[in-house]
Amino acid sequence: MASATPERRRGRQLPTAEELRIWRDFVETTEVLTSRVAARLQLDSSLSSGDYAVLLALTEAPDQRMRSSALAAHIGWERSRLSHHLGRMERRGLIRREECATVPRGAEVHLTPSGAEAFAQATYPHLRAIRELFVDALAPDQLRAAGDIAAALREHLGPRPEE
Amino acid sequence: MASATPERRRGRQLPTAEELRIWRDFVETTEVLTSRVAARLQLDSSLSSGDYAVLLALTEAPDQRMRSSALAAHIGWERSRLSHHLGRMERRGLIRREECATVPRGAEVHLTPSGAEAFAQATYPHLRAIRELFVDALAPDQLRAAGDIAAALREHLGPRPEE
DNA sequence: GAAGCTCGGTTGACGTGTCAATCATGCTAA
DNA sequence: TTAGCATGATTGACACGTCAACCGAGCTTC
Repeated sequence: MASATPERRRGRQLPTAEELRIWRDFVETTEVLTSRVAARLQLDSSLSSGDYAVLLALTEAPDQRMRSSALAAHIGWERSRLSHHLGRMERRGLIRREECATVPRGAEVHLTPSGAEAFAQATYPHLRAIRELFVDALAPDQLRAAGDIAAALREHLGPRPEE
Repeated sequence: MASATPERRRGRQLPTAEELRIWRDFVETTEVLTSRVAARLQLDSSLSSGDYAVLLALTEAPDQRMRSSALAAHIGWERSRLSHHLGRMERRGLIRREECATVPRGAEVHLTPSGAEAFAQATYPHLRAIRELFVDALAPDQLRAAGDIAAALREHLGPRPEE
């Protein structure tokens, strides 16, 4: 491994101009992409990406309810972020928080009928948007490459930064 | 064309499970990536990604100043977003807003010495973070693929959604 | 010259995210 | 028993973004 990628990768501290260009392109573009998908979701269903993530998790949960901390872990959010978001969703009647019977200080998040309904309405157009804006943009090998890149990045980034 | 990509792509409305998995992976991972880079920047220099974008543009601008609208266009922000952000940056002494001599109602954004200093301090560690967290994670062909994917997505997304 | 237009920019309201502090509760140990 | 301590979650302060409304020049245009 000392010579596989010669001077390109050895002793260099900073990205080359080309690498930097790719970085900026990549980041900006994915930002546009996600915001475009979010805008479609909002338009089609009045849900944000956050709402959708929460509703998806609850919909798939047994009994359509979940401990708050489990939910946070499941969708990869900080607890405080989830708490704020649940507050907003509760105000809109999408979910309900109840004391957990089993765990002393645990809160249980329930999907309300209107939340389930909203999610059901949102699903199809959302998936279509993902197909139209993401999948359809890429050739099959590019799509595969996107998966590989995500995997490589995640591998490289490792778990949360020392926590 | 009826058979090049047979049932995979014809008459299908929704992404397959595999496509959906790639989408989620891709989005989540890029989110983690950018937030990790932003965290490093914050730690190294007390600047946010937004701050950095503004300071970069001003640093490279002739005379280190720029019309507000030109700046917004240059970094691809909405005017209102920029206005809010400039307010925060001005409070911290990173930039200064002055009336524009030439254009009637135009505001001109100036880089302050302390803003220039902050940017200079931030640049090197920031570039290093990009290299460590992004470039180093990918094999050369993956990096190239990332560039291609960004280009394909941008091409497909087109300019802003009918505006 | 007054009504209305556009242009450049700001403002307010509100949703969203992070961080640090707080809080209630149950456990453990002096 | 009570002084800590861990756990599960909420809260407040503040940065950040978007959207829609607004505002103050300068232009028309009648």
